Formats: sequence, structure tokens, C-alpha cells
Amino acid sequence: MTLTCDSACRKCLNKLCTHKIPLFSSLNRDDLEHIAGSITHSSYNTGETIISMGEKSNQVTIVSEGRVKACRYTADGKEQILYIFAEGDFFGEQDILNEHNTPYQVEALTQVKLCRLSQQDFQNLLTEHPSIGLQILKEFSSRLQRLEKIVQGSGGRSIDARVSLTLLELAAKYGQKDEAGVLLSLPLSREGLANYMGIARETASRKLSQLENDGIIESLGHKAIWIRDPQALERIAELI
Amino acid sequence: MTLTCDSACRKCLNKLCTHKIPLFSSLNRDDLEHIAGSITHSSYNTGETIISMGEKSNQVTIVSEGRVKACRYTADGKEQILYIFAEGDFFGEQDILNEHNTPYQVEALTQVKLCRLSQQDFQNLLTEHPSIGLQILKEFSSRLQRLEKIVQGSGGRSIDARVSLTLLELAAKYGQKDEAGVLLSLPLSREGLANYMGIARETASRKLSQLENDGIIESLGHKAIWIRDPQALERIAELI
DNA sequence: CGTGGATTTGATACGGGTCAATGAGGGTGG
DNA sequence: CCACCCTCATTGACCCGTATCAAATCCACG
Repeated sequence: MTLTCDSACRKCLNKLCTHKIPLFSSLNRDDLEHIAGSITHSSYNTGETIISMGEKSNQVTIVSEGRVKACRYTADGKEQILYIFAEGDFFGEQDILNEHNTPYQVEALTQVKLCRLSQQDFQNLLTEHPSIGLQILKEFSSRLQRLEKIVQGSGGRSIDARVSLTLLELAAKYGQKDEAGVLLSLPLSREGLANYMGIARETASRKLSQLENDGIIESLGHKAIWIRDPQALERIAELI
Repeated sequence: MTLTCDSACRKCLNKLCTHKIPLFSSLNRDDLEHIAGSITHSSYNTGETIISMGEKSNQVTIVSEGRVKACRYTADGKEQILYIFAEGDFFGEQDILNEHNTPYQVEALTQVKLCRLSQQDFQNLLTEHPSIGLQILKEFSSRLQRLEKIVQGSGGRSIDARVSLTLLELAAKYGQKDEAGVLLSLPLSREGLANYMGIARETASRKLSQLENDGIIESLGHKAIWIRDPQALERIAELI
């Protein structure tokens, strides 16, 4: 289940914290080493639940390898994916900042390795390195912006716009740009995509088929999409 | 239009910053006085636009009196209200934190008085008083939580839940609790409410009527609602 | 090549948006 | 003080889009 690898600090210092975690980009070597000492590591398999909604973790968790989804479930079991966190992203700060419990469930989308920071260490970090607080502020600011767009979209009632917006967002994060378009290897299944966009699985299919018929995208199996005309997507998404 | 009252620092120090702005609650008298010196004041009338979407303000704005709405407009002119900011709330930090322009339009809902902090002063404040950064982090964290709930609601497709959730949220912020329920004096018209919830004006009416028929709320003119059974609302909102 | 799960497609129902008409306040002027 | 008007809110009728249910098809994997 949860493998604690206690001897990985060296590796963490070199490979993870220094290069991969933007949160720590402003720290010098000494600070990094100090932090690395207080970090605990663990790993999960695809599909495993990392933290359940409402739990109190008292930790900040940073993704060091793999991808996870943060989602909420309705009473009737419908899933809404709020975030997809990849290498360098963090979560679990809510119960430390406010006293709220984790407002979403986090599950592994792939094999993942996580770095965990205790409440105490996190708070020390914040007070000793204000620049990290600034980093987090920036991250929060962009998360807010994304959600604000979605909220507007849901009011704007345009599913097409939301689909396009999501494709563009994923393309920006996971896409491989190319002279003829963007190759997007999806971090999610179609069902996951649907849950991320907040629409029904079937509707997601239909909308993607429609985009394919319009020659804007091309479906490459179930795990990749070839975006032939990103600007068309932008045009559709714009009128959110 | 914009009245700059340059001699109000004394008043600001005593009445505004010290007591009303939670952001500054951790500062001592000297710091407050110093900040008060660099704040500019201005006021707007109901309905006036304070900042347009996409503008670059290079300022953080704090509401010191009155209420404003932050909203986005779709291409076809539909309005989605994202936030209602009241005394002590702040906005306009995006273009400082990231380089993004203001992602929403801000308009006065009432007569408002604003305090403005320049980019430079704000950044100084952040670096000199990390506790303020922490305050902002907390505020962002709760804004995120609210939007996350809404996003889930919009996926959950339950308008009723969203209406209930909104009523509860407004009740928490603007309601007067009482032995027999909560008296809520609305900061918004019905149309405003609808735009806040992201639904059509007519639907908002219908849903409120429905809640009134069920005996859960009672409409008191156009500007107030008497919530007779908050728990019923919670039950409905819960299944978001 | 076959099996099972995921995806796509089709048919239907329902919820909420939209348009149009009616109704209720609140402010103004007689 | 009352009547009128103007704006906002409510109600009704209708239509469109998406969820839902059911079936067919595709794809990955053994």
C-alpha cells in the first residue's frame, strides 16, 4: 500500500526538490538539504486513494512523480474532478491554512511518488522563507483564475466552450507542440475527461466526435488526441 | 466620479485599517500608520465601474465601505457574478502576483469607499510582514473552496442545490440569526442573484417560489428573505 | 482470435433557457 | 393623498440541449 522509502533523501535533494518542485526554486542548497531531511516519502499504485474527502491530514503533500486527481463525489456517486496534479504540484494545505478538512478526495491516476511535509515544517518554511508563501500565492491565484473561468462557463451554459477550454488547458500542460498542431496524450480516460469537464460521459464523446468531424481534432486511440487547429478551439472557448 | 480624499489618513488609521481590514489585523500601530500614509482613497456611486476586465491596475484595492461585485461577461452580454466583496475584502492582486490582467470587471453595488495600495507598497508589505501573506493565503484558500463547491455543483447539475448553497452562503455573510431562522437582507436584486448563481432570472424566481411553497423560506419584499428552515437548505445543498 | 471493458451511437425524457404576458412595488406628479 | 407609470419580479408556454437508458461497436489484452 504505502511504501515509505526512508533512504531517498539524497535522491530527493538532487532530483526532486532542486529541479522539480517549483515551490522550492527560491531556496539555496542548505535550506533544501534541511527540508529534505524532514520530508517523508511514500508511493501509491494507480487507482489507490491517497486521501479521502473530509479527512484531516495535517500535511502538505507534493507530487514528485506521477499524476493524481482531486475530486468530489455527489450523494449519488457522480464524480467531479477539480484538479489534476502532476510533478511539482501540491495539495493538502487547506487544513493547515484554515482549519478545514480536505475538501476533496485525492486518487492516484498513475504510479505516484509523494513527498510529505508536516504542518510544523510547512509553517516554519512559510515564516522562514516568505518567498515560498509568494510562490503559493501565485499558484493559488492561477487556480482561482481557472475555476473562475469554469464557473463563468457553467453560467454561460456553453458546453462546447468548456470542452474546448479543457482541451486547451490539457494541451498546455500535457501537449507536445508541433509544426502541424499539438499532440496531447491524455492523463484521463474519456470518462475521466467527462468528470473533469462536469458533463456526462456520452456527451463528452459526442462533443469530441463533433470536433473531429469539423476537422479540428483527431482521436488517436483512446489515450491521445491530435489537435489540428488549436486556434479553432480558442475561438470556441473564447465565447465562454 | 472618483473623489480622492487626501486628508483622511487619520480617519483611515483609526476607523478603517485598524478595525475593519482583517488583512492588517496582525500589524502594530507604527506599521499601520506607515501603511495608511501610502494608501490612496477614492469613492464610487452605485453602478459605477471600478475596474474593467482586462485592465491593468497595478494596485491592490481594499473595500473600506459598501459592497462591490466582481463579474465576467460572456460574448452575448450575459453576466456571471463571481464574488461579492464587502468591507475588508480585497481584489486586484492578480496582475501583481502573476502578470495577468484583471480577470473580471468590478462594479459598485452601493456607494463604496476604497483604499488602494500600489504594487510597490503591496510587495513591500508582503516581504516585511509575512503574516499578511499568510492572511491572503487563507483568504485565497477559502475562495478556492467556495469555487470548488460551485464547480462541483455545476457538474452535479443540480440547480436546486446551487440555489440553496447560495442562500446559505449569503445568510452566513449577510444574515441576522434569530431564534426562528435567519433574516437575510440581500445585497443583490433577483437578477443579480440569478447572475451570481449562474442561472436565468426567471429560473431564480421559480426556485425561490418553490422554496417558499415548501415553507423553507419566505420572501419579504424584493430585498430580504426570511429563511425559516436553514437545515432544509443544508439538506438540499448537501447533495451537491 | 476471442473476451471484457471502454467508447460510441441512437432514442427518449426532462430540466431549464427563452420569449411573452401578467402582476407587484415604489417613486413621481397632479 | 391618490393615481399613474416605470421598473422589476413572477408566471405560463414552448423549445432546445443534455442526461439518461439501451444497444452496438471498438479497442486492448490475453
